[in-house]
Amino acid sequence: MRKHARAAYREAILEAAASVFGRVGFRNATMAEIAATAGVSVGTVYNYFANRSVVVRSLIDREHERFRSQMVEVERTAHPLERIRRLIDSSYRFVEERGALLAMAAQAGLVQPCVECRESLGEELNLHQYMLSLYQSALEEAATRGLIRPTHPPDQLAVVLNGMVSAPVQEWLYAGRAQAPMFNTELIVDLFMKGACQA
Amino acid sequence: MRKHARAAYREAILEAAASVFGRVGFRNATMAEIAATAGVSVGTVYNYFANRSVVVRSLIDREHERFRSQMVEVERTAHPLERIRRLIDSSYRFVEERGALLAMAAQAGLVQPCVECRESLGEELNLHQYMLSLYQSALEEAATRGLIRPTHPPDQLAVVLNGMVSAPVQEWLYAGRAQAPMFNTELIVDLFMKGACQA
Amino acid sequence: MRKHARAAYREAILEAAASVFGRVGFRNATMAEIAATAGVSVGTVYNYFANRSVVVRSLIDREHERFRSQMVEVERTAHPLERIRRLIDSSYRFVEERGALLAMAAQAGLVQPCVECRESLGEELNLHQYMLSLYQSALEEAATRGLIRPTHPPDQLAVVLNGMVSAPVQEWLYAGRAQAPMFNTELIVDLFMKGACQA
Amino acid sequence: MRKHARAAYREAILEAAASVFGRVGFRNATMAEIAATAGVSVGTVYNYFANRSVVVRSLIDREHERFRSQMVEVERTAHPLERIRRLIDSSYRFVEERGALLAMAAQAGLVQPCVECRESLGEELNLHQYMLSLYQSALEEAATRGLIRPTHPPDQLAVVLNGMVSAPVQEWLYAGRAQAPMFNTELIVDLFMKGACQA
DNA sequence: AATGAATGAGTCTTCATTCAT
DNA sequence: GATGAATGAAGACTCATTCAT
Repeated sequence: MRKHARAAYREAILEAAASVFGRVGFRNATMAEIAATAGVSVGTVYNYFANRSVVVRSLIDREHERFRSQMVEVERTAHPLERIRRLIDSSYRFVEERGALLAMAAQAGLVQPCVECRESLGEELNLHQYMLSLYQSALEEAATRGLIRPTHPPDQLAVVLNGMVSAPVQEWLYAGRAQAPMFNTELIVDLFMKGACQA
Repeated sequence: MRKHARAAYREAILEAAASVFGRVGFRNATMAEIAATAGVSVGTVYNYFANRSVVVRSLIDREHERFRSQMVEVERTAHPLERIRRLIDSSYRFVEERGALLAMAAQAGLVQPCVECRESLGEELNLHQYMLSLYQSALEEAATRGLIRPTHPPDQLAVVLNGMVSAPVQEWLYAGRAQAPMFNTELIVDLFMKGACQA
Repeated sequence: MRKHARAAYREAILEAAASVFGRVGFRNATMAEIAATAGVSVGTVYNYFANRSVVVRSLIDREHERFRSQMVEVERTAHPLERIRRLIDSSYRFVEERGALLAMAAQAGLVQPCVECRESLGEELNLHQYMLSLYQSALEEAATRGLIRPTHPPDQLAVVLNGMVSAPVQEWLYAGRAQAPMFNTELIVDLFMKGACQA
Repeated sequence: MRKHARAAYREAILEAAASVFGRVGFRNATMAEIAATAGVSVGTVYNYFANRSVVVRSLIDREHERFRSQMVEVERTAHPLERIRRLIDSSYRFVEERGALLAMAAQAGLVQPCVECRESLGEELNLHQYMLSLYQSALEEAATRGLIRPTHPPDQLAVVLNGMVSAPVQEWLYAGRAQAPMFNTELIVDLFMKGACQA
C-alpha cells in the first residue's frame, strides 16, 4: 500500500505539471506552481523527481507510453493505407482526449519538434520520430504493393504526411484551445491520397 | 557617418540576437550573451533596444518585413495554382537564405505557431497567419475557376497545405540544421495537387 | 513554533533594514546589505517582503503604530497645555528609546517631512501630520479656554511648535547620534509658553 | 571672452541641476537629465564638473555664497534682537526668491540637515551650522545685555529658534510648493520673544 | 516521508563615467 | 571644446534546489 500511495503522489504531480505547462508554458512553469497545483509541497516534488527536467521527461515518457500503447493495436492493421487512416484517426483521438497535455507536448516537441526544448529532452523521447517511422513503413509497404505512386521517397512522404496531420492540431493549439477540437481525418486522408486537383 | 555606425551596431546586435536565439533558444538567451556575441557591452544593447522583448520584436519585425517584401512580387502571379507553387518556392528560398534566423523564427511562431511565445509577441507579428491567408485566397480563386475539387473548405485546405510546406523545414531545424537544407517544392506541389495514390 | 520563527525572521529583517537605513541612508541601502545585516540571504528577505518598498513601508508602519499607541494615552489628558507638554515628552521618550530607527524615520518624513521620500511613501504613513493635528487641537482648545493669546492661528502655531520640538532631534541625528540624546521638554514648553524675553 | 563663455556654461548646468534636483529629487536626478535640461551633452557636464558629487557641491556652494552675501549686511545690525528679526526675514526672502532650489537644498541639508546626504556633502557646506552660529551669537549678546531671560543656554535656544524658522519652510516644501510661499516673520519673532501664553 | 523556508547563482536593467570623433 | 555612444559595475528580483523540522 506504500507503493500505491507513492504511485498516487507521482501521478498527481505529473498531472499538475501537465496542467501548469499547458497553462503558463514550458519555461514559465515553476516548481512552486506545480507543487501547489498538485496540492503538495515543493519538497515532496523533489522526493519523487530528482529535478525539474526529470519532471518534464517523466511527463513526456508517460504520454509517449500512452500514445504508443494506443497505437500498438493500430500497427497491426494489415492494409497499409487503411493503417495510415487509422494512425491519423488514432492520433487525433489522442489529442482530443488529452488536449491539455498537448499544449505542453507541442512545445516540448511531441507533435512538432521545438528546437528550444531539445536540449532538455533526449532524442529518444520524441513521438515525432515514432510517428514518422510508422508512416514511413506503411508508405513503403504501400509502394511495394503498388498502392501509391513510386514517384517520391517514402521518408519524404512520411514527413509531409505528418505535416498535414499536425497542421490542424497546431492551429487549434495556437488558437488557444478555445474551441473543442474538431479534426477531420477524412480530409487529410482524401487529400493525401487523391490530391486537391480536379480529375 | 554617425548614422551609418548606428545602423551597423543595430544590425550587429540583431544578427547576434538571431544567432544566440538560434543557438540556445528563445527563452534561454540572455542579454549578456547577445551583447558578447555582438562584441558590444550590455549597456550598448540597451542604447539600441529598450529591453529584451524589444530585441525580439525588432528581430521578428525585420524578418517579417523581408519575407513580405519577397512575397509581394509572387502575390501578383495571376494563375492561382502557379501562385501557390511560387509561394512555396519563395518560402523555401527564404529559409535557405536565412536559415540561422529561422530556428528562432520557428520558436517564435513565424513558421509554426508556438503557444509559449505567443504572449510576448503580438498577434500581428505572425508570418503564419500571413501565409495562411495567401494560400487561402489562392485556393478560393482556384476553386472558383474549377481548378480544384470543391470538396473541402479552402481555409482547411490552406492549413493542411501550410503543414505540408512547413514539415520539411521543421524537420531540418529539428535535425539541428546539420545539413544544408534541401527543400523540394515539386514534391509538395505534386502531392498536394495529385495526391499519393496511383491513378 | 514555525509561526514564532517567521515572526522572528520578519523582525530581524526589519531591524536590519532600520539599521542599514540609519547607517547608509534611505536610498543607498541595498537589499543585499539588509539581508547580510539580518544574517539571512537575499531570497529570504523576499520571502517576507514582496519588494524593497514593502520593506520600507512595513518598517514605517511598525514605528508609526508604536508611536501612535504610545500617544493614545497622552491624548486623553484633559488640560490642553498639560497635554502639549506630555505630547512633547512622549515624543522625546520615543526618540530616546528607538533612536537608531529615527535616523531612517527622519529621512522618511516621520519627524520632518522629506520631499524626496514622499513619492515612495503614502501620505497616510506620516507621523508629521499626525503630530500636527494633535498639537493643533490642543492649541484650539487652549485658545477657547483663554489659556493662550488668540493672536495667531492655531494651525500656524502647531507648525511652529512642531518645529521647536523637532529641531533638537534633527540636531542630534545630524551630529551622527554620537551622544546619548538629551532632550529638554521643559525648555521647549517654557519657551513656547513664555517666550525668551525678559518680563 | 573664453572665460565668459565658460562661466555661462557652468551657470547653465548648475541651474539645470537645481531644477532637476527640485523636480525629481536628489537621488533620482541623472547626469543625462541634467545635461538635457541644460541643453548640453553629458560630456560637456563632465568638462565642467569632475563628477556628479562635484555638481551637487558646487550648487550648494553657490547658494551658500549667495545666502551668506545676503546675510553679511544683516550681520552688521547692532541690536541683537533686531538682528534676529532681520536674519529670519532675510532667510524667508531667500527662500521666496530661490524656491525651486530650496527643494533640493532641503533634501541636501541646507535648511534642515538630512542624514542621507551628509556623506556626499562636506560638513563645511552647511547653511544650517552657519545660521545656528548667527542666532547663537545674537542670543549671547542679548543675554549679556539682559534682553532675554538667562534661563536657557544660548546654543539650545539657537537650535530651537532655528526649528521655529524652518518649520514653515519645510511645511511648504512638503506640500509640494503648490502655493506661493507666505512666511510670517512677525509670528515667529513674536512667539519666540513673548511666548504663546496669556500674560 | 512531507513540509516549506532558506539559499544564492543568475537575469534584466540603470546610469555614472570615459573617450573617439 | 562639444558631442553622445560605449562601457560595465551594481542593484532589484526570481526560482531551482537543499535541508532542518
